[in-house]
Amino acid sequence: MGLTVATWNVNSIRARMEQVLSWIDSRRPDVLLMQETKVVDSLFPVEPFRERGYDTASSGQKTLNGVAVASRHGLEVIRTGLASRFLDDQKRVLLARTAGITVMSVYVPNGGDPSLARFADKLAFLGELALEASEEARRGPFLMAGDFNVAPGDEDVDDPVAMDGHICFHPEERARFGGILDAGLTDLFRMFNPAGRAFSWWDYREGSFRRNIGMRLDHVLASQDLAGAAVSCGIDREPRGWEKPSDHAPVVAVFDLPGTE
DNA sequence: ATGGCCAATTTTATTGGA
Repeated sequence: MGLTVATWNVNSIRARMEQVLSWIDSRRPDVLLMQETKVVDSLFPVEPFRERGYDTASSGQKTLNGVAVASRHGLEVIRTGLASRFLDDQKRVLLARTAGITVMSVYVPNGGDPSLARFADKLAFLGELALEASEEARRGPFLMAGDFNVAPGDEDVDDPVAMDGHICFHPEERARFGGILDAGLTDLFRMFNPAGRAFSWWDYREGSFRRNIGMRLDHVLASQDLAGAAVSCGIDREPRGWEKPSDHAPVVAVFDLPGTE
């Protein structure tokens, strides 16, 4: 028995279909949360998932953003977007019920340079996620996962001194990310890997993956009841080394809960 | 010090990503 839940910023589901299907076929996750699908719902590639036994739900848009969930255990969409409707024209949140738990696929705004107005939106968005976390965690087993565009700790970047104040490692956004944890969620990767440098994203440029210079931006956060049932959480670096990869790697968590494998 | 790659589109440049 075990329920495997993964999150992966695929950087365009249509450009990444071959890699995503290959990964699904070898890992057989029960639930996969995706970000940056970059496609409207009507063009989401439902059929290849269905052939493999997955139901899918998409909240997408053209060119940018877009989140989705695939599950082998039934799927009911609860809501798209934040409860507050903040940044509602950007498709960044999908809340769904599957496999006996509530899951939220999230894609936090990058924010651009911390001097830009978009950065303030990023901070506000992270604040909204903390509210969502406390609300949902009260209701039952809840998992918030996706691309938070925040490297929370010093070991989540290559050089914390050089990166200080840069986008994704600015003190204010790290504090806001801490607010989500304070709301009652646990960073499952760090629960199982409390120390050591680890990344989930590597820039396409500069040979970053080969040199292992990146950031840990993709997170699986679980409510306390769910964290108590977790048996592992890791980053699967392999698909980042494939041909035409996403710049992000999947993060995979396994729970001692009824699943299929 | 800068940019270096990639995807999508309003494509032969631009925007956003992080």
